[in-house]
Amino acid sequence: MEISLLPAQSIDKAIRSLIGSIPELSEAFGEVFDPIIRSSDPKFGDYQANGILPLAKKSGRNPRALAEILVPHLEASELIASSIEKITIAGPGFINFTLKKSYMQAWLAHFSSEEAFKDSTKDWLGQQTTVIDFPSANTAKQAHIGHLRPMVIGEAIARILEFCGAQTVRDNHIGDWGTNFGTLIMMIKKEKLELSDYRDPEEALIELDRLYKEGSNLEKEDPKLRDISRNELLRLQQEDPTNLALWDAIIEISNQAFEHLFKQLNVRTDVTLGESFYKDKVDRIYEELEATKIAEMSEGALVVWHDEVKKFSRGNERPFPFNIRKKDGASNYASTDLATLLYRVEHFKAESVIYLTDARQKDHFEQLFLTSKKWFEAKQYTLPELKHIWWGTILGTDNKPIKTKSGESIKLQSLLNEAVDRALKVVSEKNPNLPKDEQMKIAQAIGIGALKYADLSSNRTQDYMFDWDRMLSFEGNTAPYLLYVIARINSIFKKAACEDTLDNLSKATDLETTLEIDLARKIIQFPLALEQALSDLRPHFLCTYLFELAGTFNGFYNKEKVIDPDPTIQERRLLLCHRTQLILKTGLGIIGIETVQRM
RNA sequence: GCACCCAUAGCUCAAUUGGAUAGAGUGCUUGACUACGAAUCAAGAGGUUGGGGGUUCGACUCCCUCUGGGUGUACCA
Repeated sequence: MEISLLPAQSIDKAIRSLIGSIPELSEAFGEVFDPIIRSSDPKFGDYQANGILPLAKKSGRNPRALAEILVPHLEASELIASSIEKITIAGPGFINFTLKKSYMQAWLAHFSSEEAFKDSTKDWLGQQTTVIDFPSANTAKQAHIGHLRPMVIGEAIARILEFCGAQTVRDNHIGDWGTNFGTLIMMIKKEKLELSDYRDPEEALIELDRLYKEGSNLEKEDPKLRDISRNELLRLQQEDPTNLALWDAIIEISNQAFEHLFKQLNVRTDVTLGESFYKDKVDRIYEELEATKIAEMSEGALVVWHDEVKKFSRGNERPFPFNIRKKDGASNYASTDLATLLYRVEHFKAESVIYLTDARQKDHFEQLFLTSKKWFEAKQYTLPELKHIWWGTILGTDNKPIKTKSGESIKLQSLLNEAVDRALKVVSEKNPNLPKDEQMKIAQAIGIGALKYADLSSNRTQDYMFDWDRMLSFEGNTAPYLLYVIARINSIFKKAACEDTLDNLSKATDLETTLEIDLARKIIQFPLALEQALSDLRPHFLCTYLFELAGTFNGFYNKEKVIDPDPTIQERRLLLCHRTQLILKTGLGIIGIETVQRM
């Protein structure tokens, strides 16, 4: 029996193939019929075909009559005979499919490891080279809560793409060439500081934070200082050795501090190519865009107009061009982004580039993509697929962007510390007998996992409310709820003393009880959830699914005893336990959340 | 002014991209531990999907309009 990762796809293929080969069906359904196979409410079956209804409308025929032509052929066909138990027509013209229990059993037996899933999913994106631009940390500043989403969402999306076969380059496009460096260098010289005096990059970064804040205030009071800062920036850009060394030290400090956060949040980047990397690559952009007449001068700046898009049109009351070179001749965000895209295409051979930022930068990326399209067409470069993945704001329980009580942004490190502290409190309460170091390890996994899961489990394009009590309450759609199921299943394995035989559960008999079948059904839907999460790069589809799987499992667990005197019953239930755990571990792994053996 | 995003149960969120009776969690009411981990499960109440119109066999989803929030509007990134 051939087992398909996506049985829905097999049904789809079978219908198309029958329509192509049987004249009666070709005539009734035509060439371009899409069956629209979806998973269905369990009370109807496992899958449903919705495609009859739109076709009936288009061709002016009775949908049920159309279904009645198709269904007998499907029933007689060998194509899905091994997988489908029952096909029924219902409602206005839906066709419902119910999987055979033996097929579910075979599916469960076949997909027995993460590798087994990957064998199928790795073909979904076929090795496509994808550059993921995240988390684009800013330099010389302590990370705050605003850096949480790019790290968490970025890591999850990178992993989803990788699981589905993409060749990714995770590129941390840091902002390391901005005007703030002038102020910082001015202040460092003014206070005669030695950056190497700070052993700990965290401590040094706090100092840089202070310097910048104080420096900006001083500049406001004393315009002469502002001129000094400007001059320092100019000298930096002219590669003055002293300033370049200071700049290097600052970058090193902030990169180290970020690395420390990445480690705690289990975030990985492959390359860190900031704006400074492109400083000698922007001239080519100006030249090419001017030569192709895509860019033109406006008010002293070099800009690209996109008059075909209303909001960017120069006819507006407030014109909004894409400014790629400032009137003082300096590069900006737009120029480096254009140079970066070209580098990604020429150097990394990117077939797809994904940018992750918050929603406020939507206009920028729309302009960047419009400009790139015109430019690449004119130069006959191959334009990769470009996507801007954006998200909403983190709100406090007062429904406003989250802040500390004094109105400052919350430091990311203190957020992580609080997550672990809160988790540790619960862990030590529930497991007073565990060694302290293990309690700490578990608390880290739970605390960080809860924080990440809270961010990933709601639709990224929405704002979400940050609520400690909710994310760590260990109830509802939270990481601890999912982690608990994994730990609980481990306890069953231990009690059944079956760790050695888990790889070979061949005595398992066909599923019998409703709760067993419900659970198996849910397990088989895993690839659908993954497919959905991939199609829109929205991790919450996967989270919702994992939560439902955990709930279905808990329902089964509370009613059906796994450990049973009859070895065939015990094996088939152990099989369900094992696959549930496998998918929870795999699924959480795909969104970047660490799991624990016990908790 | 122009553009984009959002509004779903008291609260926090879903809804398979237009499908069957809009679902979860939380909170509230009630029940299940001599039990493979109760950090769990089962049951009940709770809705004019912001208002109004339209398209469709079918609309939370698409179109128009109004109300109320948020964001962006060239030389910050």
